[in-house]
Amino acid sequence: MKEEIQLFRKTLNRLSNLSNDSFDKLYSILEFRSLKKKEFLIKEGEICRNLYFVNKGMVRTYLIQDGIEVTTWVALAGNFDTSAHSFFKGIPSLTNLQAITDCELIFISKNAYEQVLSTLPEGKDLALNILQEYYINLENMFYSCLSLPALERYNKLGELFPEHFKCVPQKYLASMIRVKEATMSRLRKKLSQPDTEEV
Amino acid sequence: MKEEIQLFRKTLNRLSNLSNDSFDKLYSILEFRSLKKKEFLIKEGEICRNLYFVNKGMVRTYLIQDGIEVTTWVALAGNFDTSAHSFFKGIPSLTNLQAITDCELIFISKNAYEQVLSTLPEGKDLALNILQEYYINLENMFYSCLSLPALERYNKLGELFPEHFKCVPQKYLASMIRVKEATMSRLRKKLSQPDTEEV
DNA sequence: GGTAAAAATTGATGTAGGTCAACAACATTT
DNA sequence: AAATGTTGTTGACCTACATCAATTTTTACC
Repeated sequence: MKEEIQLFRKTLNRLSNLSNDSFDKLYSILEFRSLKKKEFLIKEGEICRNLYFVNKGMVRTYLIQDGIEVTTWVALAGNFDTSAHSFFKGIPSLTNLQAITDCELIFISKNAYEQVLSTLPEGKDLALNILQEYYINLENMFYSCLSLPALERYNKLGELFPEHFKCVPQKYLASMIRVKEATMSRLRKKLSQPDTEEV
Repeated sequence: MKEEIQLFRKTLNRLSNLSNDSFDKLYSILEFRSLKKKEFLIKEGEICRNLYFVNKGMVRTYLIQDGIEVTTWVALAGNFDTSAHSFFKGIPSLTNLQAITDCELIFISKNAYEQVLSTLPEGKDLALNILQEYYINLENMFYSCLSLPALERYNKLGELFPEHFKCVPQKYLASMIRVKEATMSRLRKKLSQPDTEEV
């Protein structure tokens, strides 16, 4: 198998049992794209017409509220990514998707996606499994940013998304748990210091 | 058609084109349950084995963080409801689902759900559409509670979920936008007063 | 390898919304 | 219709985190 497609195939295997035949069909409609760091996949207001798979690099989702960028997610290599509301409903995206490293993406258009659903026997199961997984991810992000104090949100993020914790730059992690970079830095300092005193 | 099933049928029609034949098959496996106000559908730690439809009343989802109840959603009549992570993955629920009025529920078990997916021709499309809609709802809840100040979160909730705004008690709305009841009351007061002065 | 840009740290100060507590307005039960 | 519980309002005070700004550290680029 072509080398650049192995991660993709592996991910699909995790999500569903795709026959070789089906995979070959799917493969024939895949498209490819590279992004330089800081380039945009989608900007707010545009309609997101593709479902992406991050083959290399990281893509962050953020929106702007009261003039401030709020990062809501970072898609790591080996995961699907899109602006869901925009892709599924064909409405303008509320969010921006931006490469935070150089990236290699695999993607299919909405049309191709619908073709996959209607022609591949495993297509709908695959889509259901992807959606389920992403729904649960979103729940986790949501639940971990509710009413906990900043330090606990920080720890929770580490628990739930250890991979992100390792590779995503601090400033984006900070934004994901809704604290400012300065506060984030203080949290880290507090955690690294061998418990001075707490009165 | 039986009266008690009309809202359910109407909702399914909105989400997918279910043939009469398929609907009859589906109907034959539906189960029914009533809940008194304050009764629980699911408690944290239990495994949620059913997919519910709220036929009458309201069910709220909440979790407890640092000893405080945080309401994350209220399912109004005419909508599906479950503890998604628990139902789909068969793991203990992080959330509690509690009736906030007397309720009438229609539900199917996980087994029945899988039967629907594999036997009804429209089953998977239906499931996909439900999941899509709920994913987008969750995104909306998530995005509207990010970094906006309390007053803007309040307004946003009103925009995005006008039905909820009308029928859900203040204390739950407050919790949904992550403010305390006291603060919520002050927000409402501020909005109702004909702009005294803002310096 | 030197310079510029980006990311992270630290200090001083400010404030939105939390906390606590008392009370008022409704609802529900008997 | 009295009693009890639930929900919403208001006041006085407090604190976790934001803000602003200066500096250091790290990374990226001719």
